[in-house]
This record gives sequence, C-alpha cells and structure tokens, in this order.
Amino acid sequence: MSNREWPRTIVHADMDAFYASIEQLDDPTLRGRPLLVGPNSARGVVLTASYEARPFGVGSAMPMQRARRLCPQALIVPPRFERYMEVSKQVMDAFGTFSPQVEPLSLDEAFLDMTGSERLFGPPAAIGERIKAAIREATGGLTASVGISDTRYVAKVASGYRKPDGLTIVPPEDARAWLAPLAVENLWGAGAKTSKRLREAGYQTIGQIACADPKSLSRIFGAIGERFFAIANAIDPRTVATTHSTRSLGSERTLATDVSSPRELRLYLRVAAETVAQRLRRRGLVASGVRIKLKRADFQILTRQDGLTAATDVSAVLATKATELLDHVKDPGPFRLVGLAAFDLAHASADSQLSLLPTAGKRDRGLETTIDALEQRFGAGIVQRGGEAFGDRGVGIPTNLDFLDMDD
DNA sequence: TCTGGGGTCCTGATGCTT
DNA sequence: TCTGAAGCATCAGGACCC
Repeated sequence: MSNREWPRTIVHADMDAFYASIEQLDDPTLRGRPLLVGPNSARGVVLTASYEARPFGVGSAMPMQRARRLCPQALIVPPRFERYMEVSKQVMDAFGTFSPQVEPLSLDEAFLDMTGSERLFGPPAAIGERIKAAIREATGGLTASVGISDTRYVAKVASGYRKPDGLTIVPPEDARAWLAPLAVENLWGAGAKTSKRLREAGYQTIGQIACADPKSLSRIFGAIGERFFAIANAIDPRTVATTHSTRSLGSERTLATDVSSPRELRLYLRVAAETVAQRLRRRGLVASGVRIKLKRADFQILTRQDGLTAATDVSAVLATKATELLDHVKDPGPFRLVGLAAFDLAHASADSQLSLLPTAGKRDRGLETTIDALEQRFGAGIVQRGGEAFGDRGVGIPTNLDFLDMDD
C-alpha cells in the first residue's frame, strides 16, 4: 500500500534527552560527558540523564542519590525550565511549518497530523527526515526521534522504537503485526502495576492482547481493558487535537524534612495557594474548587477537596479553603509533601470573584496585591517578596521555611 | 534504593434526590 | 409519612503519563 492510500498520516516527534541535550548544546564543555539534570538534593529525582549516563543504569525519575551512586562521575546540573520552554517553542514553531494540526504533549514531544501532505513533503520517510532536519536547524543541533503511522498510538510507540535520532515508519497494514511481539509494558496506560497484572493474567505481549477476548479484558481490567484491546489491534481513532482546556492546576512541594505541625502545614498551603493563584491569573482562569494533598512519610497520599461558593483567582480565598480542608484531616502525619490544586476551572469574566477579600481585587497589581491580602489576613512577613520565590513552575521555591516568618 | 512535580482519567464508596 | 431502589454527583484514592 503506498502512502497515498494511508487513511491518515500521524507523526509523533520526541526530542532525545531534551533537558540534558539543551545543557550540552549551551555548554560545549558538557558534551560527551555523563550528565544528570535535576535537583542535587537528598529527595530529588533525575529529570533527564544524558545518553552518556544511561549505560550506567541511570534514567529519568530515578532518585538522585541512587543515580549518583551508579554514576559518580556524572555532572549534575539544576534544571532551567525557562530555557527549556524557549527551545520548546522553537521546536513547536518548526512543527508548525509542516502542519497546522500540531498537538504538543509536553515540552519535548508532539503529534502532527500530516494527512494529505504527501504532495508537498513527499512520502512518510521524507516527511520524517525533513522534520528531523527542521528541528536540528531550529535549535542549533538537537535531535529528535520520529515515528509515523496512521494512528497516534502506533506513531508514539514507533518514535520510541529507535532512539536517539531515530525514524520509524509503520504502514497501516503492518501495524498490528509490528506491535504484536512488543511487551505489554508498551501499552499506553499500562504502567508497572497494570503490566504486572497483565502478565499475571497470562498476557506477555501486545499480540496476545490483540487476540484476547475483549469481554474478558474488560471484566478484569475495566475500561482500560477495552482500550488495550483496541490499541493492541492498532485501532485508535483519536485525532490530533490542537486545543486543550486545563481541568486543574496545582502546586506541590516535597519538604526537606517531614512536617507534622498544623501551623507549618498551613504556611506551606498558603505558599502553594499564592503560586496557584498567580498561575490562574496569568492564564485568565478562575477556580470553583480546591483540593489539598498530603503525602505521609510512608508515601500514602491523602486528599481532601471542596467547592468554593464563587469562582476565584485570589490566593487568600484558596488558602482559607485549604486551611478548612486541612482541619478535616485527622491523620497527624508527619507529611513529606504538601500540595494544593485548583479545579473546576473556567475563564475569568470581567465580573469574576475578585472581591472576596477587600485587598485582593486588583488583577493588575497581581502578586503584590495578593501578598498584601495575605499579610493583612495573616500578619506581616508571611511571604518573602520579590526574587524567584514564585516562579511559574514553582522553580526556586525553597523546600524549607527559611523564608517564612514563623512568628505570625 | 528510595522514590519530583505537573497533570489526566478511572473506580469504588458514599450521600443526595427522585 | 415512610421506605427502598435507582440514578446521579461528589469525594478520595489509585494508576498512569511526561
């Protein structure tokens, strides 16, 4: 079957060791050396390991302490998310020159719907090579791995099939057979727990799932079982979506040391509320619900949530609700993580609820106004002003209370 | 060995409404 | 008025992805 007969042409492009590659691009002395991007702290994990570090068994999400033991010669570089976002924009802009249908999945990967573009760009292999070249040119030398098929799922698996700098084309008529020998861990939605359950139920490969009784899969695994059956048979009708609406927005922090004191927990929740409120305002959103999250020392997670009487983007309102929710937690802790998320999000309208606190209503005064509100409510000095303490992704927020006045 | 932070979706329990 | 069932919404936890 020639590509002209492909029902759809879906491209998945995934940057190789994105954060580490950017660090090596920006600092030539890092090139060719094992590199770990992540916080060099006791409780941090590796965000990205360079390809030079991976033969030592180091990978993403591995505790930094363990990574250091496995690869003591690795250099550790703290993440620079602003720089990664800048490069990500270059990459996404490059994708935009190929198709208007681009769906970013994260900073470093995206789907492109290239259906009907063969006359412009050639067959799939040519499309893939041109996209890879465009990324190299736009970024000054970064590489990506690209997968192309007629479904999102197969394109996604294909992009990870050869890394780094790979290109894998899977024609639609070959997709089912191509997937068949792959391990069940390659199913989208099957992580460690579900993969173990699949194997215990006798399914080792995607091909075995494709030949299974879908009712049986559904009975054992619920809704996800039906989806496994579909994607194992290379059936994935999902299209490339160019719009996305955020459903929740949160900020959480693993603490340098575990905390039991309700007063300290309230302080962390206030800081999280400020971060979330600022991000809501930046995106023109208001929230109608608040959820708090506490992670116990044994890693059990507790959540409590409640609706707000009116939608808001004011940190003091979020913080007040979070404190109420905290009062409903009977577990005494200690807790290693504190988080706050806003949900039931909507676009802020002109008359959105910015007047729930007397000093909190001036959107254009932003952070300072909200800190004013915090101080009016909770006392002066509760939050450090200025600096990087309130970066968009929470980067730079200290993991202890050094910057908070505990005497409030 | 010691486990981040940002999210999404699913499921079972529970409570409310009809 | 009371009761039980069904349907629905909400909540909390779990699993997953990047």
